[in-house]
Amino acid sequence: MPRTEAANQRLREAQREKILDAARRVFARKGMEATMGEIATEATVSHGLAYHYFVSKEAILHELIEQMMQSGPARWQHVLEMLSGTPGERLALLVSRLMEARREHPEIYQLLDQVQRSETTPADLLELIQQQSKTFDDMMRQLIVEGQETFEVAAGDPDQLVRAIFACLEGLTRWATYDPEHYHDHFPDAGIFLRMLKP
Amino acid sequence: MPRTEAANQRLREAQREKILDAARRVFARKGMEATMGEIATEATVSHGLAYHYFVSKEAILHELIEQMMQSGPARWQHVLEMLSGTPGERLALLVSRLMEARREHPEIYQLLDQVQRSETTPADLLELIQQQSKTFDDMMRQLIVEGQETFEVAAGDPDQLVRAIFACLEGLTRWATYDPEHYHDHFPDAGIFLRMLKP
Amino acid sequence: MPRTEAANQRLREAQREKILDAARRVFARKGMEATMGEIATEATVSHGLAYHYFVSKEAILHELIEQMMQSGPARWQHVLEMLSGTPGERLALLVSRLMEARREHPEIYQLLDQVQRSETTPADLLELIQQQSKTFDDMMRQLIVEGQETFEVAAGDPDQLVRAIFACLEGLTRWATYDPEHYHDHFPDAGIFLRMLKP
Amino acid sequence: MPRTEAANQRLREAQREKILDAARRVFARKGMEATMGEIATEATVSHGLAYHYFVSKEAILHELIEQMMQSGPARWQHVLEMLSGTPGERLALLVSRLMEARREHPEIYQLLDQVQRSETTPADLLELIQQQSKTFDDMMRQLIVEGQETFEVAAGDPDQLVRAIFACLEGLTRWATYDPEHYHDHFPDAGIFLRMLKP
DNA sequence: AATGAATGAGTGTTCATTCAT
DNA sequence: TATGAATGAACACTCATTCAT
Repeated sequence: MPRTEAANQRLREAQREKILDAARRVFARKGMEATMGEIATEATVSHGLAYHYFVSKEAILHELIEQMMQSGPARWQHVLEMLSGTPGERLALLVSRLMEARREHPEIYQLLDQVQRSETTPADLLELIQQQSKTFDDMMRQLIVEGQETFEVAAGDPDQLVRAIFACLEGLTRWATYDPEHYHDHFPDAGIFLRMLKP
Repeated sequence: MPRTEAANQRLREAQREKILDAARRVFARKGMEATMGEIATEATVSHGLAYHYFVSKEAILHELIEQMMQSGPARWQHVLEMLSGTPGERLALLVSRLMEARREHPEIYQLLDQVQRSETTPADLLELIQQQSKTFDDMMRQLIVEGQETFEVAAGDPDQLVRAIFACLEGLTRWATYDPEHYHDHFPDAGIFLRMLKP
Repeated sequence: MPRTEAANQRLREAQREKILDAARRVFARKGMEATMGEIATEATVSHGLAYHYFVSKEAILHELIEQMMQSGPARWQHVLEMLSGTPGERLALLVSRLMEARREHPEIYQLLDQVQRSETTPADLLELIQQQSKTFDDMMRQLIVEGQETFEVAAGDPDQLVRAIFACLEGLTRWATYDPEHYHDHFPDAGIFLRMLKP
Repeated sequence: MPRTEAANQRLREAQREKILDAARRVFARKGMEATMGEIATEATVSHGLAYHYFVSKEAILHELIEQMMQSGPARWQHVLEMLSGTPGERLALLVSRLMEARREHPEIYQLLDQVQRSETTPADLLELIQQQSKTFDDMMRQLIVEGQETFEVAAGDPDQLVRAIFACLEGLTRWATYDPEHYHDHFPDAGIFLRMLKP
């Protein structure tokens, strides 16, 4: 019965995805306080089935983070490489894109936030995330340094500027968590944040 | 004869404070996931004693929040009223002070963050916090509007500016949570944030 | 595929009943002092399972009381209506039946006793029981009054007679509690109690 | 300081008695559910002091029971011996006195009830109580047998009659527990109970 | 693949009891 | 003698996880 086998395969993947989607939402909302019961309910499956697909709650989280890490940075690296123009222009574009991503997919960043915050997050996950953060930090610092050389970016410690930009971005994510209704539609303009970099 | 009343009084207050201090740290770190056991251990008392001083875990949190609310806004209102100078100057000073507070007392803001985030936070606490948030929002919006009239502040939707400023501030708090070592000493200058408001 | 729905249904009902039976015995013996652990042990299930079937200890008690209330008064009302004969005859029969019930199912009355006695009994349960008590009281008073009119029952305050009869019945229940071995087999004849009503 | 010593002695006894009185009331009401805190509060002393006078909660209960056992049966034996008249007359008087005692001092009987009911009552106390019960049983049975010989008492198994009488008495006590307001003033006449014994 | 019955470790809370003063 | 601070065992309840079907 090869056909059945194929159908089975498809089913498996669909269910897996359904559970992961539910978990993404629930973890984003509640962090590690999320229960398997809630995840299963949100995915409209039995909690037993969730254990059929994942060995533990932590395994689900692990999977989610890894997915993000894969879809995330590779793509961003790509974005960055494609950008043309002066350093200042590229920096402005990068910041805009980062903000856009936070506006359109707040759950991703909320989830990362929850994971970084939780004391029970396994060390390997944390490391994974921090390594990626570092990549972004470096990308942006590089652009800032270049921008300072072209006098498109304000002088000063580039680290401080990086930190300021990311603080703003993460502040947005926090806002998404406790005012989800207005988040998307009252999002601040990138221009405001970019003024921080203006000379 | 029992311990003298005065000695008892002192002891009580010391223990109470010890427990509250421990709770402040633990809640700031773990939010509602914090257990009474952890709080008691951090305070080096038995968990039974914690219940001698507070009727419940929630009561401890309540007390902490109320302390913060008292030390916070009243004082801030005061600061604001004392500020002299043009609206732009006063705004700059306010932002500096807000950042300073976040640098010097990150636990306070981390705790507030945790509380706002948790789904198990009792509604009355949430309301208390939100009401105070609103006060700050209003204070700042007012200054921004005035600043725009004197052309000291960039034109544009004041709400967006307020939101941007607070996003930055809260981003700082998030940073405190997962990089506490560098937080205090690599804090960004207020000047950077203030550029967001520059015309 | 999971266990068939029908099998599951049967299992659920069996377990539920097992837990309720255990609870009935344990509550009858110890009242609200009964622990979930004891109930679970007596039912030979884990305490976790007891919570799978009932949301709380109180819920178990609630269910038990409601079962009793259903099996009880409706049936008694029925008995009463079916009785034929003079008021005195019907009264005699009623008392006999009430005594019989106490002899054959002492746990029921012990449980009710415990529940009424405990200060931690929830108010709604208490009310349920008291309302039913009142029904019985009224039934019996009515018969007594009628019996007095036919001179089959001793003159005097009907309330006192009712109270005397119920005191006897409840005294029997108390006896069941601390001398369970001899309770059933050395039960007093209804005739003795009925002499209290004789003119 | 002999005077001080004497004063101390008096104080000690007063305190002891105060605690015992409080405990009597609280135990009567709540049985073993009563807490040391409640007892101490009712006695208006610290719970620490209660432990100064009694080694444990159980010790208080022990003391209470022993007091009752001393004051009780000896006195009753006396009453019985003083009674004159025919066996029937003496029996009637005894029952009246027993009822009177229950009317005037319900707490005593409630306490005994609670103690007999609790599974945590130490065996020696239970034995003490049961032994005394037996004494009463025997007293009454003896009178009943004599009364049957003089045809003042209904024929039939004397044991059943004894049990019936005591059931009534204990039913009264139960009533005291959950309807304390009306207990004293709506107490049934001894005559009603005595009819059970009438030939 | 799927369900949900079953278990047990962990958490908030109460309360008997001890102990320093 | 008297107080009340302090401890820890016990209990109600939750939830991650396992397992029979």
